[in-house]
Amino acid sequence: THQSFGQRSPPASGIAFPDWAYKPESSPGSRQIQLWHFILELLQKEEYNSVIAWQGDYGEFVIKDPDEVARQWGLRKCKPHMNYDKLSRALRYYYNKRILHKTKGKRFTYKFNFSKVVLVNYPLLDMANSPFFLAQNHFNGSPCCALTFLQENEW
DNA sequence: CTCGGAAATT
DNA sequence: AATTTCCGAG
Repeated sequence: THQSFGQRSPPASGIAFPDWAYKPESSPGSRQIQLWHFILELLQKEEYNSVIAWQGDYGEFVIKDPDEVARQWGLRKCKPHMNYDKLSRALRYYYNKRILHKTKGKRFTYKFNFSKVVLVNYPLLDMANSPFFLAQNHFNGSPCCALTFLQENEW
């Protein structure tokens, strides 16, 4: 199966997302970047290591500076009043979608369900043991990879 | 802080 | 549909 990759990839991240990873034009959901796209994007950037970073188990990350992550998210979505309270509510909506879950007992710590993630270039790859290699090694600079979470009616 | 309902927004 | 906003409960 071939995927078409839009030219509206996230800025400077080197990550390309397939067209369908974005929502259609105006109505449902808007085509703006999804929060989890954004989180992965920040996790990619060395310069944000003191703000958000992979830590602990595979797929687990810690938001070291909640206010800054919220500020950046607000900047991206043009929501100047964004804060961690609201951003975290959005993250909690991912629990039922199986995109994320909370690492209980660890403050500001969440974990991606990489079993649900798909690396578009390597659709058959078992993500169980490769989320990191994907996130930390293959993305650096080269716009060769795309990933998304398996949704109900996709694939 | 974390969770999840409810209503509003885009 | 995916948040954003607001908020009471644990």
